[in-house]
Amino acid sequence: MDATPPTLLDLSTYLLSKTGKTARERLATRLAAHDLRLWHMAVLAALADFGPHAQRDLAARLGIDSSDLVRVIDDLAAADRVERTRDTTDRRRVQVTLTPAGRTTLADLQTEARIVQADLLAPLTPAEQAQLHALLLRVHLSADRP
Amino acid sequence: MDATPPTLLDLSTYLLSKTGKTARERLATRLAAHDLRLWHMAVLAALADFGPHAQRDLAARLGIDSSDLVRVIDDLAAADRVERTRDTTDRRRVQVTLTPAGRTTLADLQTEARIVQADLLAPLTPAEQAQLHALLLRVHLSADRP
DNA sequence: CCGATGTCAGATCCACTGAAATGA
DNA sequence: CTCATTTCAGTGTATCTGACATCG
Repeated sequence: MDATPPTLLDLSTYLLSKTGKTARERLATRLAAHDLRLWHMAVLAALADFGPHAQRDLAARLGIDSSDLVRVIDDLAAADRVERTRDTTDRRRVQVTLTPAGRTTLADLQTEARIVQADLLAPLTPAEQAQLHALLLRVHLSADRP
Repeated sequence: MDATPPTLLDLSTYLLSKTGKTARERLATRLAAHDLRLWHMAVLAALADFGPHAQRDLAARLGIDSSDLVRVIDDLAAADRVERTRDTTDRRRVQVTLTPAGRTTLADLQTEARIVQADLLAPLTPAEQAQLHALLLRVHLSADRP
């Protein structure tokens, strides 16, 4: 009595949406143990990969509303994971920089993410997992720039 | 300045979550043109695939909260896409049945879903799309029963 | 026990404020 | 140089969704 309707299982759209939601929820649960949410991790990752950003640029990169980003950064700054500094040449801007503690936190979160991933993708062989990743990556890159 | 952090792109968890969200949003937009949302489609599909359900069983099958299902069925019943009838043997139960109009609607929604899917998966060859579908299906089936 | 109503928390979106830069 | 306009961080809020709690 609990099987999913085949009509839906036939749709890749449905499977993507559903497994995506599962992945999201499981990761969010893990991050909650660190008192963080998905956006916190995304911000830390962006700063680690691309260096300090003005808040506006960070919001544009991550596709988050800048008013919401303010609150995410409030949290991270309160825990000394990022640092806010006024831009000296344009005093409207605030540079956001990753702290060493933030870098450590990010590494922990990545470990959590890999645990979730290993668990979720357990039914696939490593080769299949890599295949899935490659396919998803291509879909993502094309969907992000239509 | 708008590239996604590689730290995130390395995580299948992230790609699943992100592309899943994209798929969901695009389909939801399409369904909104019919004044319907994703749960409406899921309910129609379940009724088409498995026949009439009591509301409680339908909620269990779809993994939706029964209080939310009530309102979804309210909408569908108001548009004559499903019909509510009291169970004669257990008068607490309400049987929900698909109407011919509901079946037609479902077919329309499936068409919409395939359009979204063709668009989203356009960067992949048909063989790759089938591969992605098969992999996602296995992940979904295992994730649904942990 | 089952369907139905009400409510609450989280996320996203949108409008706005005040300070600071830009340019006519 | 002045004033209007634009840009930026930050605040407040409306809306929508999903989870829960309770009622009949």
